[in-house]
Amino acid sequence: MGIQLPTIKQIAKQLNVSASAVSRALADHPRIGLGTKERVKKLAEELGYEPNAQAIFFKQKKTHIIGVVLPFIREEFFSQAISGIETVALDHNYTILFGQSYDEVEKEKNVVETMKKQRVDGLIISLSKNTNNYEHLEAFNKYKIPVVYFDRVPELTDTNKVQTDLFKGTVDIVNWLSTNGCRRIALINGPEKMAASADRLKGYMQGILKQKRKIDMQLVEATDFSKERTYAAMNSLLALKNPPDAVISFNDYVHMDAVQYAKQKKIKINKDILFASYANLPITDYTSHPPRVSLEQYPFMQGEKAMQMMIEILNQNKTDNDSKINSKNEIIPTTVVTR
Amino acid sequence: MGIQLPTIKQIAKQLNVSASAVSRALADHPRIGLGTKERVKKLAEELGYEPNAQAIFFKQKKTHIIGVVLPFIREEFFSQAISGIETVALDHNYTILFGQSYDEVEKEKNVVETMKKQRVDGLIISLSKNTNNYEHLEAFNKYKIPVVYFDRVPELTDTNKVQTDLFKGTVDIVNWLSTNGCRRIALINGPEKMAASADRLKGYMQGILKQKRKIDMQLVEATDFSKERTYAAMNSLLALKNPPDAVISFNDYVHMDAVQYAKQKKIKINKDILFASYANLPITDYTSHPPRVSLEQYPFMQGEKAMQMMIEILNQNKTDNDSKINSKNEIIPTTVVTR
DNA sequence: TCATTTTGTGCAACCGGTTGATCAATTCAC
DNA sequence: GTGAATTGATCAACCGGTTGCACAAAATGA
Repeated sequence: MGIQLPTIKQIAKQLNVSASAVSRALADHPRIGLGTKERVKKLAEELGYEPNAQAIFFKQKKTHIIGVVLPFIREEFFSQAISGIETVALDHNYTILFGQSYDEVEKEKNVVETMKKQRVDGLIISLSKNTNNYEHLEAFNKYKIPVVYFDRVPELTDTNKVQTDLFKGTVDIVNWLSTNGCRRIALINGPEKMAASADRLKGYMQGILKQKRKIDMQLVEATDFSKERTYAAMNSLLALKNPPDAVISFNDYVHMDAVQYAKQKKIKINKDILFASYANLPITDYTSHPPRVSLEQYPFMQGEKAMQMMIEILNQNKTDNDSKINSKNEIIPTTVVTR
Repeated sequence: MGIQLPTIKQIAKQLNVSASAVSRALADHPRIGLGTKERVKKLAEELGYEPNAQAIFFKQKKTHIIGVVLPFIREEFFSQAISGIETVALDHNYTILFGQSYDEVEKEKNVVETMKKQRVDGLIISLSKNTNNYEHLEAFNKYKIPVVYFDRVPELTDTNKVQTDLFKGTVDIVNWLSTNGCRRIALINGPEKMAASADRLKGYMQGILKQKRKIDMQLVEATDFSKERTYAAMNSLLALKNPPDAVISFNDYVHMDAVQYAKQKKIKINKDILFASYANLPITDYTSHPPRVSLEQYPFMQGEKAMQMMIEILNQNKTDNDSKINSKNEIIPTTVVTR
């Protein structure tokens, strides 16, 4: 009761050998006698000895811990992503230190700071919607702690990123909607500052132009992801003299609110107006009005790729000694899914 | 580029003082001269010095890391819970090491093992649906690493638990359904092994008896949470000579599948059959058929309470030296929510 | 003026493992 | 039988802080 976890020294004392002999015996060092090895291993087994990861990593100046920072774990997109990260991490003996930014820059800074204090070996982060200053993250570069961004990536070129091809994906959505008869396609975009919003907008405009149609900025609204702002956006769109016959929402959560508002206004969902969205989350299967078109963004895969990229960088840093700045960029193709 | 994070020794060398002087200066030790303190603090600021948490905790034999193991982070119940845990943890300078069991005992064992190797200060866990042997967790007792269970708790008495009053909650649901005219109330329960299932069943039976009605075990089905098993359960219920006029599902996810199946069978949801469920997850607001009655289980609060309990235990262990086994049990009242 | 206290700082051990250097004992080669 | 190689194990330093103890210098008291 209340014993401390067994240490190498305890084993050493009990067997009257040195701590280093025990350490080497457990590592099957060739210069340790067979008898000693056996006795050490037997006792280690009996005591349930497990190496103190903290001590090893402390000495090696490695923690084998990767910090993961997300805006909201409750969004299925991010819970899928962290599952992908976790899966790959476990395969490589890394563990996940978890933190949320709740889409607030201040909280993001705090949690990132805490992780730096904990000396994580690397950081995987999806930015808060308001993050447009990256100082708190560039501090990591200085100390050669790799940072991998995924999905919500910064507008920097010399960083590691995993993202989906939102530009092409949005063009595809617009194409599909056009092919299916839509002539007034609206977009409820995210906050302007976000790169993800810019990509969507570019794709949207490109898609419209491809259809040899004019861009009408009245059809482009923005939301801060709050239900109120999304409602307001829908309200503006429905109030137009020439209202849209299709609405593309920033993601499935915005979509749900948009639909909820439209429903209140007696709009027939996916009849009067076709609804499109991003992410294609499994939960939408259970919702009253899943989007007619959704852009699958493979969040689990994004998580996997981000962690794989992290492992590569860490291994590379171990061998190479050159402090060349990493800038890997993995772009995952998207898929248009219809219902 | 590629500098290591500043250490106390670097500061000491640059100022020609000893490391201990620097350490004490930063801690405002009274025996350090004012001039020295100033110079040390100034340089520390300039270099952006941050104490190496790993080193401190290593020396103190504390990591200030709490392991959190959940079945599925993608379930909103658990993502809310971990947010509650995180909130309290941050307030007390603890960080969260994250792991999922995916409802598999083997994965649970692995992740728990990894956390032991990482020397977490404590473990907060919601058990996998199949965990009925607690050896891998009792190992923590031996080393006085506190374990707090929440929601899915084990059938042990001498452990720390945070749970909701499922027994009373279920009685309340049955009462509400009876008051609203239901005479044939069915229950789609979870796996038998789970304590949470047993509590629901007891509450269900108590509720029925209270109504001076007989218990019909044909109305009690079980699911392993897979869509297939839930479909099968609904199928059995609907095939009864005397089918139910109310169905209580184990949780909102089971509910969604149950409703989906009933819909296929042309049942009018919440008309022909009233549907009740547990958890009252926000996402149900967007689903086609939210449960008519839901038992709010306050997952965020459960997370908070679990972490608070953890902090208390850790503080208590610090002062008290007696190795008395903790067994705190916090039962959170539930609320019946109707739509 | 000398003994005593106070003040400011350094030394060294420690946490739990790892690892290069070292060393004694044994085996081997010739 | 002597020198060299091999074997088996120990020693000591290290990672980055913290902390009890020692110690010198300065301040205080009688």
